[in-house]
Amino acid sequence: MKEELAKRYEPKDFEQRIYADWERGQYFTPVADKDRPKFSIVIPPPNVTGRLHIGHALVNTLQDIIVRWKRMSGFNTLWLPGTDHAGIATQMVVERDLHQKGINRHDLGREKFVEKIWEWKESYGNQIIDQLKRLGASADWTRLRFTMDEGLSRAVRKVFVSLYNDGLIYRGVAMVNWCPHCRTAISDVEVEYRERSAKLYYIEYPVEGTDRRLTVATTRPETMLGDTALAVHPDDDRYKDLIGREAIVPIANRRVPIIADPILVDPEFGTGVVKVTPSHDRSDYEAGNRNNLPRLQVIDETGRMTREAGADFEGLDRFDARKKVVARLKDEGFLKEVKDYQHSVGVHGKCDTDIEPMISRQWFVKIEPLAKPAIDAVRDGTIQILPQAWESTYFNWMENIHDWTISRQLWWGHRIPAFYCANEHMTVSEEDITACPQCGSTEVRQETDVLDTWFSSGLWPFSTMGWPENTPDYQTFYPTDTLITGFDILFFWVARMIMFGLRFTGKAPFSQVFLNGLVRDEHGQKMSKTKGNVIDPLDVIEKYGADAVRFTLAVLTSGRDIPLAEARMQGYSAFANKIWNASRFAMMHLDIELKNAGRIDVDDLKVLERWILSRLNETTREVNRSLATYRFDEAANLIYQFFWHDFCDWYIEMTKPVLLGKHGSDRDRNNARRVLLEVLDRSLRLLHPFMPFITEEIWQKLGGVEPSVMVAPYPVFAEELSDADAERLIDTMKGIITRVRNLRAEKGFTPKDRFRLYVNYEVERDARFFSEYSYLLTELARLSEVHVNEQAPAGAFQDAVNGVAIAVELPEKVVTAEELEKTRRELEKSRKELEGVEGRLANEQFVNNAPPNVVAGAQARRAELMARIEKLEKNE
RNA sequence: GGCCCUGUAACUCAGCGGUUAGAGUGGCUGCUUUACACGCAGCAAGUCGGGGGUUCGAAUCCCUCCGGGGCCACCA
Repeated sequence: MKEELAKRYEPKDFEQRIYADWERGQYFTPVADKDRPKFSIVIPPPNVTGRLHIGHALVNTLQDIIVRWKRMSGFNTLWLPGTDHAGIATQMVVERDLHQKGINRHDLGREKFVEKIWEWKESYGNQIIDQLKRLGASADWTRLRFTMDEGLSRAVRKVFVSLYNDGLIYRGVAMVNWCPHCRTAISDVEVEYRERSAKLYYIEYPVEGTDRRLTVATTRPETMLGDTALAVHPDDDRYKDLIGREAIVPIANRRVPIIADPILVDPEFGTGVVKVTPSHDRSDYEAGNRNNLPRLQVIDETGRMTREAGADFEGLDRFDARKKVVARLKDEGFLKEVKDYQHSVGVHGKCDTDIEPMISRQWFVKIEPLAKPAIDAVRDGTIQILPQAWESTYFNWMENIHDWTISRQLWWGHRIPAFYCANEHMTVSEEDITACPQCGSTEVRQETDVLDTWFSSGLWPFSTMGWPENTPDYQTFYPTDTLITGFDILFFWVARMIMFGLRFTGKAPFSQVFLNGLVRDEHGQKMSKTKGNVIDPLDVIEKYGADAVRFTLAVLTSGRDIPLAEARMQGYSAFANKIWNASRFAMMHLDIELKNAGRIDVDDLKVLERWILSRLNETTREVNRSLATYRFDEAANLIYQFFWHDFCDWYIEMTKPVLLGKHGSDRDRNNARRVLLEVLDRSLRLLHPFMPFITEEIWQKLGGVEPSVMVAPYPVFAEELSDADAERLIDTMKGIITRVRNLRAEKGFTPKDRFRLYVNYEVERDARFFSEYSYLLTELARLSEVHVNEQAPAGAFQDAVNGVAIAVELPEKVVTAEELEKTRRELEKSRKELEGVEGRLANEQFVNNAPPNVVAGAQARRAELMARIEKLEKNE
């Protein structure tokens, strides 16, 4: 051995050092090699303003597991990292920063402000990258991208201009979701709906020329100042006669028509009369268009009342205006009733401000022509979404998709490449222009709006590879293979990448999408600062090590939400500790290095060695299978189970006598050492994608050929290592040992009491096995003697394990009623089961219809049960 | 209103048509066993939400009821 492992497992002592080694070794950077198949994946770019939270930790752990697995499996692997400029979020952060220095972004002006953001990005923007490194992410940092890099910005312009020229981007006036706090339009998906308790106000509108009053219910009384009609259903007998008359808007004292609109009004709902405010409500806007109603804007882009709202309200915040309107209505006798009301309110997901529907001039993507091919790609299997249940969500959304509002009234982002001249001619161009191509005017100004952040992230899989240039990276690594991301950005990001990828590269940007769940607390609650149940990945990495954190996240990922508890990480750091100590033990007894260990000759090995290799081989096969289907939980559990229980609890204990020279020949001892090394080596490689640090720290000391375990080959199933016979024999031996152990506890004996064991096996070969390994039975079951195929003395306790008859000669002892009861129940259980199995076998339908292996299984089980019952009965 | 997920041991979850329903954590009883007390050995614990159906066979498929959760949708 090169060197010994430290006595204690202290992840802090080596994790960062090892990461630095990997970076120095440039193992994350794929080398151009046309002969090897490639595997590529792009990171869901975190916001530059981001600080690693548990969701990042999850999605990047999962990616890293797949990436390390593929890399070790021989693929030319690229994991391309980067960050997103995150328009609003970043602008807000820097604005807040400036605010503390008493500066307003308007004081600086656009250019200076954007400069400030770039400065901010240079100093703080890589924070999250460093944090991803702590987690062990093996992304190729030499290819780090940013959505506002020059190349990516060129891609944005190219796409914009192309869509514009194809008529798929247009500019127009429409009602959009407006955030009065951020003072920008946002798209439909950025609006989140929150259930809220509110009031429903019943307002009376006098009808001109009559003494009738129409009652209208609304949650937003302040908008009544902008009413330009009342509407009823044309077939509603209650109001039929009023259609065509005029009503008076209280407070404003304005006359508005009473119109009939069958689309807007549901006569069954509320009073059957609706106030129409075309400027401040989506459906009213449409009703206004249908009925040629005038628009009256009473709320401005900052959420304050306009002059149109009247002198009493002008300048008031919309919520203050609401109170004042209600008070006035009450005073003037127009407020009939106020009821508690539960409804959902649209808010801006980024800042939680109530959305104000607002008519404005914006840029839109005509989405249907893009959505169609994107639907087909998933439908025909070109792209597979996993877990599959998400496909219907995807279809549902894509089939009902609305045009995408892409312009934002922000300063930070990709400025829309449209130019206006003094004569208001508009030119959309990839290159900046200095003169108007239509009139030659040199007074040219660029559109002030920027693009939705998701517009540029929608190009991520190919813009990061150099598109629109046909770069070597683009040729080699595009399209990517898989995408791993949270389901929460299925619409924001995944759908748009599919649409853009198909349109601009002619290829699906990835063939598989794995959507991971949300990390929640141990009781399934969302993590939030107010609930105080947030787990900070950096904290827990500090406490338990990155390996334990990663393993925990992997083991909890079964495709659904992830209920995370710190206790779990504690548990898996215990696993890391176990690995550490088992390795330490192994290394104390190893005298060879991997690189000159030579091949193992399985035929030269005894059953015990063949058994552990067979178990490991089986585990290897299953781990590879599970990873191929993104079953991180299965894969992680398989390795855990094998390493801890098969390898540590059984194999190491069983090999100790030989290893310590207490049993067997030198040759046996050398074989044991060789196998110990082999199992450790393969286990570490198998485990590496999950726990990269500890596996590296240990594996390096095994003296392998490769400089790092991360570039060593990933274990694959090898036919010659499988040995069903060895598995059966050792299983039986384990069963016998366990039976003796629980007999000891069951009958109230102490570990010091030693028994004589009689094992009767009918097959000669198996009898030889038990004779050969009787020393192990003795050792692990704490026996005094083992007799194989000898008559057990009368009075010995009899049982059968896997069909092998055993008898244990227990020392004289008073047997309690409780102990007898236990034995009786054991027998009863077997009898009952036998009854079931026999019933099944007696059923012709079962024998005829069930697959042969199931029937054979039942028969074998019957034999086993019968043997067991026969023996157990003798104890009565 | 539409769509989707979900109810399995005290807790959190696997298992999703085939024998005896598993894991981690927790609980209980022993153990300083020469790598590890972040350990070892053993034990207890489940009418697989209720009901009905399909099947030789159902935790697993279908129906229904009850209970959780999510997404989408302009109900004033």
